[in-house]
Amino acid sequence: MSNQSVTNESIEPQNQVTTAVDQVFVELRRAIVEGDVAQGSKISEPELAKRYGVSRATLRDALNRLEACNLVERKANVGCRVVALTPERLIEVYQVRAALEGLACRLAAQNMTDEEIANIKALLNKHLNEQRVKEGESYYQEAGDLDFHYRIIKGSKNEHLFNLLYHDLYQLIRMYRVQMGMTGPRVSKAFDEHLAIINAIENRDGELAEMLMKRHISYSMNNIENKFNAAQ
Amino acid sequence: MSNQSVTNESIEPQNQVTTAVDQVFVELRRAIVEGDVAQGSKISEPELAKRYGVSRATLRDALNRLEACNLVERKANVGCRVVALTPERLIEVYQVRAALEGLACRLAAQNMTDEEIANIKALLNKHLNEQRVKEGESYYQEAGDLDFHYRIIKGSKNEHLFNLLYHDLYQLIRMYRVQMGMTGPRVSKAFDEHLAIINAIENRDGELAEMLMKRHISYSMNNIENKFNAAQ
DNA sequence: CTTTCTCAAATTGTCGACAATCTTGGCACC
DNA sequence: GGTGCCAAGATTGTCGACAATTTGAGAAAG
Repeated sequence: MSNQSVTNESIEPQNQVTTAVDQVFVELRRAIVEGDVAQGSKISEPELAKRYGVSRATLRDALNRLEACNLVERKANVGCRVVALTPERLIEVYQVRAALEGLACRLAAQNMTDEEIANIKALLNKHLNEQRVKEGESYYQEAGDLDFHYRIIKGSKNEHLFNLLYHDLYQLIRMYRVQMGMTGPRVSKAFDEHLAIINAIENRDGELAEMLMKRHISYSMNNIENKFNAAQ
Repeated sequence: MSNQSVTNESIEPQNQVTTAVDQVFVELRRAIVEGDVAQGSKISEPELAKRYGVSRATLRDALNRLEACNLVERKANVGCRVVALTPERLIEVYQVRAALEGLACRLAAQNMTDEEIANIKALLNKHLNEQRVKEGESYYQEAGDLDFHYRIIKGSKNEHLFNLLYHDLYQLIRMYRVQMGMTGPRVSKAFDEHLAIINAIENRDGELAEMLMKRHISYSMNNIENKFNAAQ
């Protein structure tokens, strides 16, 4: 499994979904991220409990976890709403993301093994070829991008950083990308940026890798922000 | 309340504790952070539920929140343990903290009002005088330090960053500081560092402020790390 | 004596019902 | 006609009991 691409599902392989709360949590999270339930809409506990065929206490538990992921907001004795995707919040989230993934890059430059680095380079080449063949097919770009960032973060060897990025930030970022229709643009440019980053890591130049990653994420944010403004 | 010191309790004034889950959560969090329940120890749901005079479902809800704060770890069908404070985890947490508070400083330099900055400077002078009078009385240093960092983070005007630091990181950091006996050393040095940071912010020099804050936090980590090694 | 299997006790996960709180529509009063 | 209060409905918070899973002690086999 070392040099093979991972899909969104296989990105969390260690947490095998066993309990009912887990299943509802994963299912609801997907529904929110992909827009099956509208952003800003109120969540009715009895209704959703019935839809997922589960007790209300179980559903409430799942909602608590979604709140920890910043995907829903909750007020005592009032209820639960899906978060609203505002441009202001987009900027806030991406500022945090840039700082954390910049750190991840710097740590990766000093902690990744040569083998791990080689695997990422092979992965990039593989994705580049696939992308040339399936021009316009955006899924691979989306999955490939996630995969690249995933490996850098893992390569930092900082468990706490990993959890923070994946549990508290990444689903929210995916939500912005999916619902803004971030499918397949900026592909070749992003590939070049990825390449420059992994090269810096290969040269063990943590400072440069951090800077390149921050810039890469900044570009990505501008891209989404433009879509926002275009759609008003 | 603008130029007045805040205690640990008043740091979260907006979330007035109303529901039973909130009360148990706050109480249990305090007990864990201050070491009333030993790190690494297993948590028995029925026992704690009885002790706090609350249902098991309610207590489980509180445990979920503690898990989101990284204060307990949970495995399905197995149970819940208080986190173990290892030196490795200390380093991980402080690397993340430095990146996030560095960002907070940079943002604060561009977003804080002149009045907010003046209030922090007044606060530092006030704490310095108090510290001179009550030499050795460590609580004020602890509270003053928390207060300073709190205001910088608030001053970043980034809500997401604030939540991340305060909900997912700060209680864990307090846990390290309290249980390692971080009481009152490094006081005058920390004051000088705080002063340098707020001066950089006053000059709207975000880059310098970020660097100083990262260094300040790095020193703070080394201090705790030394205690660790001394205690083995 | 060590290892493995079994089974019972304890612990966790899930559920349906009850109590407390908030919302909303309508009525009285100004 | 507008404003404020009240009651009924709906929604959330909390509880105790039942089901599923894990664990650990003890017996039996090697």
